[in-house]
Amino acid sequence: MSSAAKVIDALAALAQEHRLALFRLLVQSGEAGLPAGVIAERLAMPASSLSFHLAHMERAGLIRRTRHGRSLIYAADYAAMNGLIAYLTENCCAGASCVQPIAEERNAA
Amino acid sequence: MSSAAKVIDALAALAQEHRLALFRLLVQSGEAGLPAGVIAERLAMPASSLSFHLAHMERAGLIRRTRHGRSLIYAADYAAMNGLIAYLTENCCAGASCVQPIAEERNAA
DNA sequence: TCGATATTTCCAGAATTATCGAATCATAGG
DNA sequence: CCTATGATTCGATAATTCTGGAAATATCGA
Repeated sequence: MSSAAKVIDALAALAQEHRLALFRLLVQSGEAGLPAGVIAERLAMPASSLSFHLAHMERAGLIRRTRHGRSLIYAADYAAMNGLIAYLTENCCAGASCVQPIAEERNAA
Repeated sequence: MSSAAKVIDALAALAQEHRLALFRLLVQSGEAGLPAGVIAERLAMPASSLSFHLAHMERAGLIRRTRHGRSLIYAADYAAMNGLIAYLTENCCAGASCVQPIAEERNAA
């Protein structure tokens, strides 16, 4: 994930209303993921539009797909998101002022 | 930062080659920030193009500007980036698989 | 007040991205 | 082999974003 180009792809993939909602939905769905049809229903979106966004996110490396019979199952790639957050933490923060609050978050949880 | 719309604005602001470089430059420059002219020179970019990107990032809340004589000084808003990372950590990760590595990062540092 | 400097705003054109119906592809089951 | 189902790809259009020169704005110093 370290290269800036990949980071930009990931950021761009998430920087869209439908795709951010899509990713959050997949995160909630866990490793098992969800078939495209169910996602389309949950997000109330035409199949072809959803397919466009799914392809976009897969290209960016944020989600993975597997086939299960006629269904294509999509699942969040947690490692990719982890890498993105690591990049932002390491390259776009100023030490204490940015890393600390996350540490507090962990203690609070 | 919590609202999804604001998060999308911040992600979109960072999801662009020149703006990501710009933000990283400002992060490195610390609280003191940098005048627009210096940024334009460092990023080798026409003044009007840079101005477009600076405005974009300021609208997204990621940078702040202050005037100093004829110069407009831009500086990274660390709290905003912190909020963005917090949102991603809380909403786009699956507990252990995403939060843990960041914890390791802290221990290693 | 005048001229120089720092930067933005305006504008038009180029490039990219999003939308979604219709056509197509892949698989399952009879 | 045929049909139904789940999903993608195609294609055309609409909308948004990026680019950079020229003009306008703000400030400083003499």
